Amino acid sequence: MIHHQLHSAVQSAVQSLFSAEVHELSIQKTRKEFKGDLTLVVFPLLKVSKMNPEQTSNEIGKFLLEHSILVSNYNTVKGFLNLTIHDELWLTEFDNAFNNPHFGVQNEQPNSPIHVVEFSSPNTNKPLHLGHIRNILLGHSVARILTASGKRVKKVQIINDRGIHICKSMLAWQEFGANETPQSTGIKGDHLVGKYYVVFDQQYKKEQQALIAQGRSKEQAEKESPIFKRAQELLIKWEAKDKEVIKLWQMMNAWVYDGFEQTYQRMGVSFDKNYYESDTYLLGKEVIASGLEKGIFYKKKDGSVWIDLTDDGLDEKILLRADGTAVYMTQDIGTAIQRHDDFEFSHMVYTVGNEQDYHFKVLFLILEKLGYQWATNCYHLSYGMVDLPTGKMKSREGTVVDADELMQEMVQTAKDISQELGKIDAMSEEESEQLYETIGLGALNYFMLKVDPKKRMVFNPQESIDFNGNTGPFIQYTYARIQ
RNA sequence: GGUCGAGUAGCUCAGCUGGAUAGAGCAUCUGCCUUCUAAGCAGACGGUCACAGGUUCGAAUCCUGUCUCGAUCACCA
Repeated sequence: MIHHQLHSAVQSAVQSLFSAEVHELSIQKTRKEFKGDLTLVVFPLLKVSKMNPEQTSNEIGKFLLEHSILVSNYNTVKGFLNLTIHDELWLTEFDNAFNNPHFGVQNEQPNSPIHVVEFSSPNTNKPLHLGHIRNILLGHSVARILTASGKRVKKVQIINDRGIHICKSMLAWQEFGANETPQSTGIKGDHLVGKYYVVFDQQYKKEQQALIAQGRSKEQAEKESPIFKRAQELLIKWEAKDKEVIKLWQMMNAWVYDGFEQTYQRMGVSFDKNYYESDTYLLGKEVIASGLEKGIFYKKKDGSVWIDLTDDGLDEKILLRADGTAVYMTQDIGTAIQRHDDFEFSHMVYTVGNEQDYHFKVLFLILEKLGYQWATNCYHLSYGMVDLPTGKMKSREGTVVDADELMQEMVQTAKDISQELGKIDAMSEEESEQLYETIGLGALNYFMLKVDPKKRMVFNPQESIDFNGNTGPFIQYTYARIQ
């Protein structure tokens, strides 16, 4: 507020003194080694003042002191005009802030534009991991920021619930699962399914090695392994909507969703709508057809459909295979359009890792070329991978940091430290458990969010559970002391 | 090779729509617990802002080139 008022005051000062209009002014907090509250950088004004920096600064300072109710004092250091603001004005400012329960935060405004935010978007063959945590926290916080700025926000995820990877888990469960269920084992559903994905991989490797020992090449072995062939057969049956297969698929997916839901709940995250690839993978084909008619796309001799983006500095991109089946891009075009039908959003944010930067560039460009005006308001919230001190996370090497385990570890650490300090002895069991969650997960949230999304970041398990210094718990502690 | 992103203290990172002497935390070192919560506080040490040019009164910030790392350039998603 004061900043704004000063801005206009300086503008009118410049108007009166030099009869010139300026729009852009550089006003910043005065550095602590100088006297004053706010500082005007006068260098950019020299052109209109036609005086040296000191003179310009003094002229404006004098004018403000005489004409503005804001300024109680000023001093000039080189080209910097340091202004002291009347104390009462600061007090009023603080009073207003203090008396406003929603200071800095708006709630959703009834008629504000709708922003769709997509994040998480997991596969259903394994549990969420550290990379998902970064994704979820980024997406969710962007959604909350948009809400706080008065926008209507719809949080969505697209669940990759189909394809060969699901069939692998299904097959391994059929063959080795002995009818295990989350209920019978007490294992969280997503972890149980993930377990069989690993079982599949182990068996697959064993068979490959056996084939290689018989003299096959590595590629041959990959293709000819019996368990892999059976997984492909399962996929074909799924696509043919085989009743038994669909039933198994639905059952195991339900386990996974139940597991995801628990993880989301613990993170404090929810969605307004879930999209499933099993529903959306056929979308987009009609749009391709109409784009083909309009001449935006073209057909190659083999019947595959492409778009030529070389004029935009990109390359050619396939949109439909020769057999007429959809690719990832086709699907995403269709899904985007469906979402616009669902929500009539003005903006859409995709929270997806930076390995897909190119994909989204192309996607938005195609949507634009198809004439969807909202395409220019689509944004790819791209983020860097999370590495471990030992390097990349690799599922094959078992170095993937599991989301549930990590959260539990953070909460446990909060508990250990709290109990060691012995400050919560007076609390009830329930209260203290709640406290550990708040602190442990607060530490995780802050650790992940304090790094620029664009940057790849290193997650050091030891350091991240440090609760001192620039961490979530430190901020919580400070907040608690202020209260 | 083309394209995109990153490179700042020993480590992890801020700062990047150009502004004064580049900031935090961790680590190291020195003090501070019988007194408002020591999960803390005060201080010290620590920099060729990858490199070289350019623009500017002024560059970590903008432009060009070079180097390093990563991603991507699939009829995978």
